[in-house]
Amino acid sequence: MPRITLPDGKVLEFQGPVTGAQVAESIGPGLRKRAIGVKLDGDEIRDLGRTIERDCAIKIITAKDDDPDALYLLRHSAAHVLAEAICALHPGTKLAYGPPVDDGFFYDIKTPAPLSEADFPAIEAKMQEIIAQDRPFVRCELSKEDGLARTEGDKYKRDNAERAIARGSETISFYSTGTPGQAWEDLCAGPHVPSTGWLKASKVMSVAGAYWHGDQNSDQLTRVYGTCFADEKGLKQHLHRIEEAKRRNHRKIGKEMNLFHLEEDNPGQVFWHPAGWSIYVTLMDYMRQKQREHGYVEVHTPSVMARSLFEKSGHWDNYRQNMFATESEKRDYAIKPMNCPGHILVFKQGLKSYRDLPMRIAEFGSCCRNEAAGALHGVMRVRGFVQDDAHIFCSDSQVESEVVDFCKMLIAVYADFGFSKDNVLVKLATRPEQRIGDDASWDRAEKALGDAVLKAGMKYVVSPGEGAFYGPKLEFTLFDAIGRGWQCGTIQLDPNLPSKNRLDATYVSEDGSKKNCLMLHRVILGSLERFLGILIEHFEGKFPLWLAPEQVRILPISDAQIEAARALKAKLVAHGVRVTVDEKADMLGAKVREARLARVNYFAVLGQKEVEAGTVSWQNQQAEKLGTPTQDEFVAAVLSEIAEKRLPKGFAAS
RNA sequence: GCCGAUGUAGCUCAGUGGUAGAGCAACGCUUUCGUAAAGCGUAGGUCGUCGGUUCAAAUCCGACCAUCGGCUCCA
Repeated sequence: MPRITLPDGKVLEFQGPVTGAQVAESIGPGLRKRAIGVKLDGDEIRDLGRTIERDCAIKIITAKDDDPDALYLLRHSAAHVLAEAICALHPGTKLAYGPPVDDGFFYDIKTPAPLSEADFPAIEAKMQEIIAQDRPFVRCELSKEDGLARTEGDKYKRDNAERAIARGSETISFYSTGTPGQAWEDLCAGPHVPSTGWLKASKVMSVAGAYWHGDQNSDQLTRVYGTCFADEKGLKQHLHRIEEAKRRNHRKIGKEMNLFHLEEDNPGQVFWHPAGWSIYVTLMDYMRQKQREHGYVEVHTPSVMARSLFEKSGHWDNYRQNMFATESEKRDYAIKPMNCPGHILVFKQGLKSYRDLPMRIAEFGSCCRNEAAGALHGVMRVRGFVQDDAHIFCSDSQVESEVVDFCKMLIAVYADFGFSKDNVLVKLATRPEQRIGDDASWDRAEKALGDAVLKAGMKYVVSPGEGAFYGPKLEFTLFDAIGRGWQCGTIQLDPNLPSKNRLDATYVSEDGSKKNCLMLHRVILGSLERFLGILIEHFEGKFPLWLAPEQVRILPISDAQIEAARALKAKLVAHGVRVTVDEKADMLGAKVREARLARVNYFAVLGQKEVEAGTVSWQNQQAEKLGTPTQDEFVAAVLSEIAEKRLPKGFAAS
C-alpha cells in the first residue's frame, strides 16, 4: 500500500500497487493526458505505466522543454525511433548504445554501408511515419538468464546486458515500439515516453565516427546525432542557437575582420595579422599588469631544449608523442610543450631561502604540441600557442593562500571580459587511480584547494579521479554570451616535478635544512590563441573598446576635410588610440556602411560643419547617434572608456 | 590517428565530360558627395596536390594534403 507524496506535500494512499498513470489520473485527468513519466524520490525516472511498489515522493513529468527530465525521456525515446528507422532502411544494422546527451541524443550503430547526411531525409521520413503511428513503448522485463539468451549473437547488446548485470541489475529489460514479439525492440533500461506520438519535434542532426566503448582499438561505429523537444518551438529555438553559434564562428569573423589566417601547408599554427595581433598584444599587456599587481616576476625561457632536460622532467617518457623533436650535431632536442621545466631551471639559479618563497615565475610561454590532425580546430585547438603561464614555488603551508590569491585574480580577470563570477564553474579534480604520493598528502592537498575556492567566495563541484597523477587540480570553466562553457583557467598542485628524483628544486628552510618546494602550475586565460577565439565568439567580433583593433574611424565627407581628419587622428594616436581615416573617394553612406561592417567601435564624421565648429558627428557600431561633441570632449570620452575597460551593453559582469 | 562531408578568383558561391563564370572586394578614371552600397572600366584562377581513364577532365576513378562535424587524445 504505497504512500505517495506529491510535490506540494499532499500524501496519497493507494490500496495496492499503482502505476504512475494512475497516480496522475487521481490528481486529474488533464494531468494524466499530459504526463509522459514520473520521477521517484527526486532521482529515479520511470515509465508512466510501471508499477510503483514503495512509499515515495513523486513528480509527474509532463512534456515541457524547460524540464530536463522531460527532455531526457523524449530524447531517450527518440533515440529508439531513430534506431528503428535506420534498421528498417538499412537491414543488417547493429545497435550499440543510444543515450540522451546535452542538446539531444545519439545512437552508436554499425551499418552495412556508410551512412551520410544524404540519408537523413529518408531516415527522418521513416521516423515521422513511426511517430505518426503513435505506437506504445512497451517494457518487457526478463530474468538475467532469459535476457542474456535474447541478446545471444548480438555482440554489442550482449555486452550491454552483461555490463548491466555486472552493475547489479537483477533483470534485463527490452522495449518494443508496439506489440512485444512483433514490433521492433531494443535492449534498454528505459525509461521511455508512453508512445511515439510524443516525439513531435525531433530531427536528425549529424553523423560522426565513434569507437565502441570509446576505445580507439575497438570497433569503429557510426554515431548518428539527433535531437528532440517537447514541441516545435523548442526545436526551432535550438536550431536558432546553432545558427547563432555559426554566425559567431571565430574562423568566419577572423576572416571578415582580417585578424589571422591559417596556412594549408602549415596546419595548426596561426598567422596573426595586424588587427588580430593588436588584440593579442593588448591581452598580453593586460595580463602582464595583473601579474605584476599579484607579485609575479616575468621571465623568458628557450623554445628548444635538449632531450636530456625533458628526460629529467619526465616529459620525454610521458609526453613524447605530443612533442616536436629535432636533432643537431648528434644531440636530440625538442620544442617545449610546457614551460614548467624552464621555470624550475630559473628558480634553481642561486640558493633560495624560505624568505624567497613563494616565488611566482610567469612567462608568456610559447609552446608547441603535436596535436592529432583531426583535433585541430581554427585558433581554438592548435599546435603552436602561447600561454599566460606561471609557476608558483612555495612551501606546503603557503599552498592555500596562494590558491586563494590566484582565484581572486582569476575572477577579476574574467570579470573584465564580461564573465561574471556566477558564470564560472569551478571543478576540483581529485586523486586518480594511478597516482604517486601517500593518501595523507592527497587529503591535505585536496582540502587546501577546496578551502581556497570557498575562501575566494566561490563554490566548486568535485570531479572524482580527474586529478593529475601527481596532484589535485582546480579547473575553471567560463560561460560565454550564448551559454557555451569553455574550460580556461587551471591551477594544479605538483610535488613531483620539483622533487629530488625529477628537477630537484630546493630552498633553505627556517631551521637551516634544505627542503624541496612544491609547485603550482597555473594559467588564467590558458592558450592566448584559444582565449582570443573564445572572445571573438563571445563578443561576435564587437570587442570592448579597450580590446578592439580599430577603435575609431574618422570619416571625412569630402577631400576638403582630409587634413582636419588627419589632425584629429594624430591627436588620438598621441594618446595611444587605434584610429584610421577613411580617405577613399566614396560617399558618406558607403563609408558608414563599411565602418559598421568592419565592426569599428566608433566612427567620427567630419564635414564642413564639424570642421568649422571643431566638433565631430559621433556614432557607434550599433548605429546609435552620440551627438556632436567637441574634438577634445570626444577624445576624452574615448580615453575614459578605454581606461575603464567598459564592456559593451549586455556584457557587464555583476 | 579514426568515421563522414567538403576543397573553383582575396571573400561568398554557380558551373556533372567539349574554350573557367557571377556578385562583392581590389585597381584605374569620372564624381567631392551628410550617416548601411555613386557611375564606367581594368585586372584577377594549372579548379587543393599527384597519378589514372578519355580524342578531350573542374566534372569520372585512385592516392595524398588540408578544412569542417564528431570520436579519440590533452603525462
